Amino acid sequence: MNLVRLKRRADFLRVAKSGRRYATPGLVLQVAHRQAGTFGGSEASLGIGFTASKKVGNAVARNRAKRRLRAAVAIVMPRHAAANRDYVLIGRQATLRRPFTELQQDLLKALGRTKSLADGARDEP
RNA sequence: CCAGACGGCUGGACGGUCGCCGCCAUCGCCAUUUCAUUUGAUUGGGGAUGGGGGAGGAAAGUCCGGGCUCCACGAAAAACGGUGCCGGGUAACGCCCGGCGGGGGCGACCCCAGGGAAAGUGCCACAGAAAGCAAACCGCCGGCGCCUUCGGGCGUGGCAAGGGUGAAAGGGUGCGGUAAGAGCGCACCGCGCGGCUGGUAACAGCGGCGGCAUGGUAAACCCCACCGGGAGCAAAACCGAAUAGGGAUGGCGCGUUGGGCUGGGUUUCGGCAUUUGCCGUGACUUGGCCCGGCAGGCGUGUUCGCGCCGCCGUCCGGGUAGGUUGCACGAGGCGUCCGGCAACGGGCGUCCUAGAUGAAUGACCGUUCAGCGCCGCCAAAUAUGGGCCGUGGCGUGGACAGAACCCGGCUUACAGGCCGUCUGGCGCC
RNA sequence: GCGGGCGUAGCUCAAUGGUAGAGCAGGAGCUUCCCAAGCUUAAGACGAGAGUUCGAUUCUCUUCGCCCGCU
Repeated sequence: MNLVRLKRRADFLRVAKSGRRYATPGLVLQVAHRQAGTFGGSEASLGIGFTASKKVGNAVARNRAKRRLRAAVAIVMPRHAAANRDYVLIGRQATLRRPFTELQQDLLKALGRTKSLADGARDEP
């Protein structure tokens, strides 16, 4: 399984419009099934995008929120996230101060509530 | 030592672990274009290892000024916007430097949109008699007239000192003068006019004349002088998928009927010609295009109805998504010498120093360095408490904030630290 | 990147450079057996800092916050 970064505004809009959504104290997760052949590859893949609005804070705070989300994704997603989906993680103000282990728990919980856990990988990290 | 003014620098250090974004080298993997065809070179994607690089003084706000790119354009004026003491610096500026004038501070020093109010218009609330044109509310006053309770009152006149209102009342202070007063006279100050001297100038100084005429407001309209074409790297250039539409071209297909235009074939008659034939004319037949009717097909809709009318392939151009360039050598940094009070300019030497694009520099740990808090020790002191300096232990502990085409300024945010110059005060020698 | 607008009482909005006003809400009182409605009454604000002016919510500059448009 390979991870693909979502980088186009159209991708973010599509996920926000058509996907499931779940909010935790540390982050907001949006998930959408990806259309067949969107990226052409036959093997299993998933797309991940990160975003943080101006409400999180200034540029330093927004970049920091997205960095923490990337770090949590690098630990949790490869084992626990279902493939052939696009994920968008939205940073919140609490993303900056929340302990990192709890941030990982938030991500895992959000995956479960959006029915996006990978098969056979439901044990704790 | 305390309090303060100004200018400049800095924006933690070292090590370890795990990570991020470009670049270079080497080595695998996947796909594939082109060239030669054991296979290699080339192109694209992704990976491993090693090497090297990777945010700021404000990168910020976007308040000004430029470079650069594209568009427009004969010049000027008008309109609109901006700037506004003088001189200099600069690519340019609303910036900077040096002066001048005004204001504040004991002082070092700081602040000022600081042209024009005798070109015109508007406004100046409340109060006040009066707010711009000269007037007189309470008042002051010699003479004359009348009245009188002999204190004075009224009228006629003269005046603006004093009172009062106001932010501001048609120069201010003092002396003289007068019935009382008044630039009425004089001195000083202010103002205006013209002169001399110094200064590039703003302006300053000196002496003369006038005798007050000219209230304030231009960050009210306005006048004068100067400056300004517009848009912005999401500019702009190049490459360019799929779909739809446009053009060219090949193949196949192209109902029926009426009319019009036009082309081909067969042929009648006439004319010309030596023959093939040419011209005109009529008949039959066969295509193309246009208009109309009927029929048909496709799409949509419950129906009425509405819309469209060839299909397939190849090529061409415009152009969207996307990509590449623009894009990191520049009004560049550092050092030094020269000119200049300075801003800055010039010469020489030397260095290359971020290029991301949902956007890279971070996280954790240890040691350390300032700082801060608490507790002690030494010293000082008549004593107690507190503070300063030195020193020990423990704890705490690093701000504001992230390049987005580039540069010069301004403004704003910021834990703190360091250096230099200067001012005022206290103490000691 | 470019441009526009708005900050006034707890809320929604007014106001030529001259004492900031209205409606609703909240407080007190009157009225009623009680409540509502009604009547009376007092309190309450110019986002912040400078400047111009005799005087600033208004004019100018800086700054903070919010909203909107184009690309």
